Amino acid sequence: MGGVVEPANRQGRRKARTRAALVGAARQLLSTRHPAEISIQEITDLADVGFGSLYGHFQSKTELFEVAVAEVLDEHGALLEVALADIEDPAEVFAAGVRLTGRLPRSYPQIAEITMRTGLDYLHSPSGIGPRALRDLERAHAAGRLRLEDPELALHCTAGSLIAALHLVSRDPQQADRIADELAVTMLRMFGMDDGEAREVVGRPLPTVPQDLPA
Amino acid sequence: MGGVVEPANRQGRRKARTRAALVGAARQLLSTRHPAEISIQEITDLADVGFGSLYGHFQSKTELFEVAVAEVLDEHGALLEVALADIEDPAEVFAAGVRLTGRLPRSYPQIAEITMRTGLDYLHSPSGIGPRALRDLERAHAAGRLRLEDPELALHCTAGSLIAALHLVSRDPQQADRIADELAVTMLRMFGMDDGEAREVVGRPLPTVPQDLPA
DNA sequence: ATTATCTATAGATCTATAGATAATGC
DNA sequence: ATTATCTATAGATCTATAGATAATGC
Repeated sequence: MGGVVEPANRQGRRKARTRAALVGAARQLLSTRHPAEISIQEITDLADVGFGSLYGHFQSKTELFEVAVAEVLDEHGALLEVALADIEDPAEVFAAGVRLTGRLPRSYPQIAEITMRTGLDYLHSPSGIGPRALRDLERAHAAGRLRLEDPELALHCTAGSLIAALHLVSRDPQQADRIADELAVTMLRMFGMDDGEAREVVGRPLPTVPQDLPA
Repeated sequence: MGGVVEPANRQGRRKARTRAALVGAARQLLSTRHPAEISIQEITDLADVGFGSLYGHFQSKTELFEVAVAEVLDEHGALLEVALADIEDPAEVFAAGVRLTGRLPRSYPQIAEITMRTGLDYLHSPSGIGPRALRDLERAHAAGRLRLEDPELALHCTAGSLIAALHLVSRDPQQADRIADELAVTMLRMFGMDDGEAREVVGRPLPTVPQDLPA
């Protein structure tokens, strides 16, 4: 996978540090603004590197932004991957994914903001949350737990509701848990589960997301 | 309401034409790009007016964009207002609103594109679709037709699913009817209606949207 | 005379690159 | 000697405005 190889010599490590600073700055800026509103000068200032350094690592500003977004989406995916690994009921896997993602504005605000801004555009990108959400839905359907007439539409409804709910949680982070759980119930109902059973599934204990990101 | 007064003299009519050309051009450009990616030059070229004319009507590019978006959202609202006026079952009103909005990429592609891009940001603006969607949901709830635990969350789920589904329809306009109707069923289930009844409601005849926009 | 629009431009950006500088590799 | 980074800048934008032009109002 995207195995990050520790560079052998000091030059290589320095280069890696500069690159990481650029990507980090890009992430920070992307969490509050649209790419077109962000100048290279701002990025390199925030990263505390010379203006020209960007071009030693990326062909253009756009390329840097793509790398930054891909990194965020990968992290989001990795978080869920780790947290949901031990859940057996596939409907619960789906619900817990929703519950954890709804809590993202508190646990990882930057990831939440960027997911809110770019999630729909990257729905079908392999690094996005789309493929894994679709997989979870299909498993739950195969197990007879959820209804799934049109997987593509189901994916869009899931992502859309989730992203819109993130906006809500972002404006009122104190309610994150309640909103995220109510969202999960709503989404289980959306896929044919009755309210009582949905509440039972969402009432189950929720694994915590790792404090430090799996590298 | 926003009654457009026909200017009395020729000067006034000319001014109104220029303004309309600017707003029209802004709308056209906003339907494919982010505001920050659009220059004044592009707008005035497309509107076929002199560069400086923009400042005779708006204080800034931003102000023009706000007017353009507000206009689009108003039109979207007016379309639904007219089309849904005669439906009595409040659950059907909600469902028909979803079905018609899902068909927008074919009936009014520009409105659809701009709603997709800005809908979430204007959820609470009085000109947006938010207030009317919320009102429909609350009526359906009051009539005992739909479940509604958290109106704010319900609104976000509705808007999010709808906007995401518009992306899907946009990429495959031929399937507009099918996707829009399946979306409506999905959303009725989301608010507690069982699948059978939801399909009955969505199976009812759908009023058509006006060909020419109500001014 | 007044008003709307147009053309031209000042001044402030912004991107991408060229060449200088500093540090490491071997 | 090689590599990474930095500084400085060319050239292409972009916004907002000032002043000129054209048309209407009265």
